[in-house]
Amino acid sequence: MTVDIVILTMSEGRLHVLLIRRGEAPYQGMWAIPGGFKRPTETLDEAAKRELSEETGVDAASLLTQFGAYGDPGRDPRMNVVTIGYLAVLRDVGAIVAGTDAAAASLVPAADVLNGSLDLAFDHSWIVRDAIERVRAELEVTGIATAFVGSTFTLAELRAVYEAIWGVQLDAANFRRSVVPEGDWVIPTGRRSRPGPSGGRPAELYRAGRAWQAGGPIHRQPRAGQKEPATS
Amino acid sequence: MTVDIVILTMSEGRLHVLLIRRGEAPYQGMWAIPGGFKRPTETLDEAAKRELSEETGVDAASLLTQFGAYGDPGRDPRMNVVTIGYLAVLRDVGAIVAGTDAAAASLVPAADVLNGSLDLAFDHSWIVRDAIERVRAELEVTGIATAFVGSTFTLAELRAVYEAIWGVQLDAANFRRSVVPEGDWVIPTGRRSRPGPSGGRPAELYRAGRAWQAGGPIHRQPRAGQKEPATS
DNA sequence: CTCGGTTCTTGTCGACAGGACCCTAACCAT
DNA sequence: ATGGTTAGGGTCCTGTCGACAAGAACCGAG
Repeated sequence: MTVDIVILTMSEGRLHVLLIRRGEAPYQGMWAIPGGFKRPTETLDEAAKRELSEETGVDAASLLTQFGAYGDPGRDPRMNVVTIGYLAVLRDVGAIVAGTDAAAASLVPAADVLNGSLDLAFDHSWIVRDAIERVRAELEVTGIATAFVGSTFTLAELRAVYEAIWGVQLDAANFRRSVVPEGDWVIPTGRRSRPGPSGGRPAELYRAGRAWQAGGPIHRQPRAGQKEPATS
Repeated sequence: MTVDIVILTMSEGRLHVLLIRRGEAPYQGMWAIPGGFKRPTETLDEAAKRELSEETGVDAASLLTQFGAYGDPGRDPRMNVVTIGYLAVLRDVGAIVAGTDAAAASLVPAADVLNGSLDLAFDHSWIVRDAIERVRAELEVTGIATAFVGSTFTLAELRAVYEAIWGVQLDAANFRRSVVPEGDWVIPTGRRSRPGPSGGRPAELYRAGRAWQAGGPIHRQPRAGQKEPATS
């Protein structure tokens, strides 16, 4: 009985996953997601939190959600081990320190795992795929997007999270209307951000309301940039 | 490592769950959901299918979906066991035969478990609750409703599934429009049903198209019977 | 055989939400 | 001041969803 944790974060506008390089056999030297054995005295959630902290130095607090179990025979060459997949979303990964079992720990773009150009130890590629699929779905119905950004953020930053994970372009004006008036979804702080190096009007700063909870109606927009008024 | 299976079916217009009465300690004589230990040579899905068949004689075929893992210390008084929860939806449970470990097997209304008037062995009450919550969610996005009805069915029967699980009233006309033209969601057979004892026009018979797969846009209707045109 | 009663099916209408697009507001650099 | 850039607000259109009315197809009773 192990738990494995998929840690997702935004970096340079793209979705990244936190991986460790295995320091022991099997799959020594390969990339894998952090995880380890559950102790009999702890719950699954506690085990996930502890393993994450031990192997990467990251504290995911209350953002760990379970998303699947994996128990195919042969998934671990040593013995038949069932693992529970956990998903964690972080705004700022902070200091990443490789733990005792890991030779290294770093962020890699999620796309590299999704398209198969980087394959992981065990069945971890599958687990990462499932985790990202879960985030995509949860983004539509929960406020998990606020977990990717800082404690205060602009709507442009929040919109970038949706765009990166869904791979679509969202209209800034419509996005605002979808997210702002909807309950206490995001809360304006009254303060304003400093404009970026390219100038522009400063944006209102928001903080997360009832984050990662139910509610929140952001829907995908099919595409931007077409408008066919049939002008023959 | 065990698997536990929540089998849901419709009976007398209400949602029912298949339970067994435990024949052994612990919790001897209490109601529980079927399940058992996974063997090292089989996958989790195979284990769920096998245990279901062994303990109840039910063949759930391909309708088993995993929905959660439970591993709190103390959930089993004998030892620390993690269990994987599976959900199965059946149209007709067919012959229910109590297996070797079970003293009896029968269907009980899901409401009895939900409202706490019947509590189950281990943490099975929680597991059943989670399974039903999963079905409610999956009903909105997958065609799992067709798994509750027979191989051919009328739209009224299918609508009754939604109404029973969500506890709402759906407009028959709008329900039709939501489900019929949507791809090959349900397929008309051309045949018609015999009207019930209370008469009425015979309904078209349908069969499931791409059941329990993605797609399918049924949304909840808040309530029936109000229409406030503000007639002062 | 006609007449209600019941149920299925089609039609219509209004409310609302979502997407596309335009315009103004506020900042910076030159 | 002027242009470039981004934030925020407004408008129009269209598709969807809920409510409801009306027609179609069966039954049983008188």
